[in-house]
Amino acid sequence: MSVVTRYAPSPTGALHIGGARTALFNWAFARHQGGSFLLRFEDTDQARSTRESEEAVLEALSWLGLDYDPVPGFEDIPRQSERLERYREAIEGLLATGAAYRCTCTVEELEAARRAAREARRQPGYNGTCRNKEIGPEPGRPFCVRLRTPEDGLTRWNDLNAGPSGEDISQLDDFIMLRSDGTPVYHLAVVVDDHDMGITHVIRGREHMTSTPRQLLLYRALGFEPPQFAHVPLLVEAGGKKLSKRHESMSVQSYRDRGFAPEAVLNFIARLGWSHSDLEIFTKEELVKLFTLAGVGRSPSQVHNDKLLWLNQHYIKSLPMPTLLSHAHRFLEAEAGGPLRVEPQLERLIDLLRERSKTFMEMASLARFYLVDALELEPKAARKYLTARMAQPLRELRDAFAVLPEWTQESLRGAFDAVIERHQLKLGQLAQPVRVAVVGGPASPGIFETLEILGRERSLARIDAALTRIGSSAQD
RNA sequence: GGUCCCAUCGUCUAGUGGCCUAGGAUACCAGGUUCUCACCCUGGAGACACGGGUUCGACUCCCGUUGGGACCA
Repeated sequence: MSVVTRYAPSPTGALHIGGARTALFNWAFARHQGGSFLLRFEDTDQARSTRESEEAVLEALSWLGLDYDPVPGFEDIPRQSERLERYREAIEGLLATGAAYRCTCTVEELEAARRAAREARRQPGYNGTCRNKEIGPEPGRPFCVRLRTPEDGLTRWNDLNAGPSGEDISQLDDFIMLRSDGTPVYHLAVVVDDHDMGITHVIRGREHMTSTPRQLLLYRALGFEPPQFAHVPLLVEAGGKKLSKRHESMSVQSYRDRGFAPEAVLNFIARLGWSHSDLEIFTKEELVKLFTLAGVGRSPSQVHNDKLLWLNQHYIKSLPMPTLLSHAHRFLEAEAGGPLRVEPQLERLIDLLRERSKTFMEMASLARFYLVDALELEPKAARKYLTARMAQPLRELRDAFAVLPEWTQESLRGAFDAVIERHQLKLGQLAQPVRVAVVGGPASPGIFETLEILGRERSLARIDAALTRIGSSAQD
C-alpha cells in the first residue's frame, strides 16, 4: 500500500519554522516512499482561523518547494469547517452502536463532581453520571456526546519515532466528542479526516503524543484502521522554551524577508532533528533520497540561527546565477529605491558579492554603491582615509584614470602603480581612500574590480567629490 | 495536581556494551593569505547532568535524583 502523509495546520497565523519542519518531514517521508503528501486546514477555531493565514501557509510551503498532492475525493484542500456534517454523521454512528452516549450533565454539576474528586484525591475526569442512563435523541435539555471509554486495558502503539508507547486507559475518562453547542471536538475531527483522506502515516509534533491514546480509542470505536504514528520532537526557542506561534521572527515569511534562500532554510530545518551521519549540506532531491524516520532524533532541538547564516552564505555562493538573481531581486530593488534592470555589470558585482554576503539583504546593502547615484560616505571611514596628505596622490590617480585608453583592471592597476611609486606608498595606502570615495566605506571587493564595474564616469565623479571634501575640511 | 516525554562541546548532531581519554558542522579564539571586508587554509579551546546498580567492561542497559519540556485539567 502506498504511503499517504499530511500536514494539517490551523490557519491562525503565519507558518512558523516548527510547523514548516513538520510539513517537511511529512513531505520528505512521502516523497521518499513514492507516496503522496496531502494538506488539510484545521479551521474549527473559527474565531482565529482566516483565509489570509491559509494563503500565508500555502505561500510559505511553495516558497520552500514543498509540493502537495490533490486529496482524492475532495475538490479542494479539505477544511474542517466544511465537514461538520460528516463529523455529526460519525457521531450518530457511534451513538447507534452504543460506543458513545448522550450526557446532560450541566457545567455546574461537572464542576462540583470535579471538585469532589480532587478533594478525594481521585482523578478529576468525568464521573460517568450519564453513562448508563440511555438518554435518547431528544433529552429536552442541552446535551453533549461522550465516548464510552473501556474500563481498563491499554492503548498501545509502536511510535515510529518515540518507540513503544501507550497509556493505561484508566487515565482516560469518557471524553466529549460533540459539544453541547453541536460542534465536534478536535480529536473526533482529526480521526475522521485522517481516515477519510486515507492517511497511512501521521507525522506530527510530540505535543500530540498524549492525545494519541484517545484517538486510538476513537479509531477503534469507529471501526477504522489506525495509521502509523511518528511523534517527532519539538523545536524550541533558544532558551529551551516552546516555540511560540506568535513569535513573528520565527515565521518562514520572516526568514524570506530577511534575505534567506529557501534552499538554505529547507536544509537548515531538515537538519534540526534529522541527520544522516555527518552530512550537513544537501539538496531537496538528496533529502528525499536519504530521508528516513529512523534518522530523526528523539530530543528537542533549539533554533539557533548561526548555522542558518552559514548555510545561507553557502547557498549564496553556490546557487546558479538565475536562481540567485530571482531570490535577490527584491532586495536589490529595495536598496535601489525603484525598479531595477540587471545589467551584465551588476551581475558581475553580484558574483563578487556572493562570498561576502550572509543574506540577500546584506548583499543588497553591499551593492548599494552601484545601485544609487547619490552616495553618502561613512564619516568614520572618510575621516580615517580621506586625509589631506592623500589629496595629491588621489588627484594624480584621478587624472591618470581620466586619460586611460581603456577602463580595465589591468590598466587601472598600471595607473595605481605609477602613483604608488612616485609617492612611495603601499597599494593599501592608496586603495583605501579610493575605496571610501567610490563605495562609501572601508570594505568592498577588490579595488580594481570595483572600479571597473562602477565605470569610468561614476568613478571619476566620486573621486572628485572626495577631493572636494578633503579640500573643504582642510580649510576648517 | 496528574500523565507522558527528553537529557553528548554554547548550538545542531555522529555514536545502539569494548573501535570514544568521544567524531563532524557551526559559533568562538589565534595564526596564515590579502589593497579593505569577506572567502579560503592551519591550529586552539570546548561535552557524555548527577548518584546508584547490572556487567569482565557503560556515554551506550536498569532504577533513582536533578533539570528541561509537552499534554490534561
